[in-house]
Amino acid sequence: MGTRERRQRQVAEREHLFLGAARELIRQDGLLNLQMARIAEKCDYAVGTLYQHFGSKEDLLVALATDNAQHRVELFRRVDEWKAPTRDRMMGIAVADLMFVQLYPEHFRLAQLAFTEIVWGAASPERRRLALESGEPLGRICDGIIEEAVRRGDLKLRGLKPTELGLGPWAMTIGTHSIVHVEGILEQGQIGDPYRLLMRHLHCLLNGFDWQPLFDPADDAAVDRKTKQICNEVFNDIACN
Amino acid sequence: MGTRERRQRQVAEREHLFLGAARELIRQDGLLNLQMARIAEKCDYAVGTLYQHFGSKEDLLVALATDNAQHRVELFRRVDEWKAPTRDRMMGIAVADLMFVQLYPEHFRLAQLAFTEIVWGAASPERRRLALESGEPLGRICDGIIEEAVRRGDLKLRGLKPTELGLGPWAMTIGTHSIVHVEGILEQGQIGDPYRLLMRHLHCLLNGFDWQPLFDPADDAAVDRKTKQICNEVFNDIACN
DNA sequence: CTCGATTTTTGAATCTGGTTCAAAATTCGC
DNA sequence: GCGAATTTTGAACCAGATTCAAAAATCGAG
Repeated sequence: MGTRERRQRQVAEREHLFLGAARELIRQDGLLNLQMARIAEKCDYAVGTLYQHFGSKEDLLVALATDNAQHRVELFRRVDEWKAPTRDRMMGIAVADLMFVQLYPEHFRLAQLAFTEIVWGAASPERRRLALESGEPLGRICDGIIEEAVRRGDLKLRGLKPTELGLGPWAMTIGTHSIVHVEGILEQGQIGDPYRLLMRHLHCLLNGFDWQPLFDPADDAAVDRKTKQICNEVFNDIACN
Repeated sequence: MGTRERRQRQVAEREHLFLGAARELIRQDGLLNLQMARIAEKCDYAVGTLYQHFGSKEDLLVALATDNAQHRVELFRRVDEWKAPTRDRMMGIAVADLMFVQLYPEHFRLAQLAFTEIVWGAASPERRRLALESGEPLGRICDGIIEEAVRRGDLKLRGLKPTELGLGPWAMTIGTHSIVHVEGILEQGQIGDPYRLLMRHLHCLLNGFDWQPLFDPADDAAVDRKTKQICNEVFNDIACN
């Protein structure tokens, strides 16, 4: 029975339509002014139909964050396919993340909200499951790089699981995003480009892991060169920073 | 004219009362169910009076987060006064942070929400200024430790400002909190105690900074011993983890 | 101490925007 | 082509934040 399938596809399409409209409205009027009625209106559907797809506004927000995150997975995959020394590939993951933030400037703010107790807790369990699931490939890719590094003798786990080691760079990256995105925090200390700084700190951390080949993080030019190189070799079709 | 001053004090007292009630209600019913009317009721004041103090619910949330943060400053100060090698003192900052999370488990969730575009943006500029200001002493303390480390020859800045170097550990700590506090994320990867892991990664990072004396992060027992030691010497009156 | 002016408090009324659900429209199988 | 089942609709509902005119308290001069 093809009817069922067509229906399925229609529903998926409409969900996409709604999410797109929501994204647009956020870009236009800010997260603050996002209204369910507006989303429905923009798509020429009744609010009731919108609620057929998303159990609540919170549900929609989590769905939107999840949808955005798909694009990040794509970027990570590119790094995964990149033939390069394992340490470069790990830095590549960080560059991919930066790329993503640049490409989707609204994402982090949205994600920050979506993972808030209030929103996360009010979304449907199914939606939460999907959101968590959408992040899984990222973890797998990172683990893969770490495992390869161990295999090649570039890195020693020294009692950690790959995921546990990966938590370090991951936390540092997320933390930097958090700091950057709180309006006004960076203005007070006179800090240069925070993401350039992140790259340097990541190099320090990887050195601390004794991830070969070691790299001089104080050589700003070299750090920049490495970042550029990754941009060129992995993301040459996308505007590079 | 003492009248003005008394009034001033009364207002401050009442503000404290309101914040206390809010905190209590959050503990009781969760952030999700916090209602302005309930806060006022609990204090035997009219809602209008509550709005005399806080321009909006968002304003109150930021105020509450700011108020909580005061306690963190206290913990950091203790570390600042602790006579110990600079590297130990830097780790002490991280331990203080952990202590704080343990002491005020609700704080991070609240702060996460408060720094969200929606809440942060809707709070009054004055309130935001106060919030930012309340974090300043933390930065100063960290900078101080880093500067002392440089003076003593334990650490080389290599072109960074103290604040910039401090951003690394800071980001890693915040990032770890973020990851820990998203319900369900840690369950999927089988990760051990994430905060123990944080300590280890911080040791790695400080090693990467070449902060003397270097420390073997793979020696779990030594890491734990160091953490315990800090707890004992700095926070011996508070329950230690 | 008294009285009018000023400030503060009050809480019912208002307003906003998310959510529901009975009726209308559409689709489906026969 | 027809009645049953499904989907869509949007006006009504509702929760809860916010307002503001009236009431109460405080103040300060005479």
